[in-house]
Amino acid sequence: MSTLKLIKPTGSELEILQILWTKGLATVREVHEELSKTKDAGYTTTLKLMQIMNEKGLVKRDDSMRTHVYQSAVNKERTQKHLLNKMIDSLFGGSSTQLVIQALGETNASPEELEKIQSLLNDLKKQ
Amino acid sequence: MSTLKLIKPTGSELEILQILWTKGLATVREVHEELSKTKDAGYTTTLKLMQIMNEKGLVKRDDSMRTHVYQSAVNKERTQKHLLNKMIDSLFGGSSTQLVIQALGETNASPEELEKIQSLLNDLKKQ
DNA sequence: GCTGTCTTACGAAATTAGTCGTATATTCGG
DNA sequence: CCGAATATACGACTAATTTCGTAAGACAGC
Repeated sequence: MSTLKLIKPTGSELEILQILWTKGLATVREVHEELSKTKDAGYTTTLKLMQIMNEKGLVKRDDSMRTHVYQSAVNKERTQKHLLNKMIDSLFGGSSTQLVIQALGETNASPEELEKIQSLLNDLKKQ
Repeated sequence: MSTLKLIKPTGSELEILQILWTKGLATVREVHEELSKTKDAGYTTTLKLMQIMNEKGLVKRDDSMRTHVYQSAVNKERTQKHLLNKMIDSLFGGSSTQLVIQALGETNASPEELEKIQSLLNDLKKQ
């Protein structure tokens, strides 16, 4: 079992990871284009961030070509879970239930999604 | 109506806020004692943080005594909600449902808590 | 009234995150 | 072959956060 390192992406790194999770593979240029839709930073800034993420092991890259191709090196669900747990600890006093309750108050879930949640809830009740 | 400023406590500030939310009123010494259980920093570090939080308006203090008494100046639920929404955006692509599903996977809720969740869920279904 | 302890205040170092300028290399169209 | 466009590398600068050393005032016990 992989002794998974402490995943602690910063805010900017998370934005890039999200793009990579969606695209699978992407160049710096592509990531930068995508980022530009919501924020305003130079190309070399994005480049630098991705280089640092590479050093940290947050992304992998294929640099056999002149234009390097990046992909995420961290699992999306695991990263979500990890950060979620941190938030549960730091903001909800360790109670995941409290978080669920708050989040349900925010939700705009479709009937299908509500059913999925119901199904999970049923599983938990059985235990 | 208070044009509520952007609440953006840092990690350390959040730790302190949590203590204040629990205790209601507390001196720097008390907060520091509590913090010491989980982290390792000097007394003046805690003091400084709380002074800065006071300047930012995150906490209020009564300095009519030699030993100042602090309390949170921000609402717990509102702060939780705010940060939760940020996490939904930055980590779950805006889908609160995804977050709920992940969080339910983490939960160790009691039967009573499960019922509370069920009740919320029922409300959502009716809409 | 001294002394040791506790307090706040404050400045500044250390750390981390994010930003970008510039140098240099590669590629491609003409 | 030349120049424009595009790529990476890298150092440096800013800003925010966290850390702590030190000073100075208050207070309690002797």
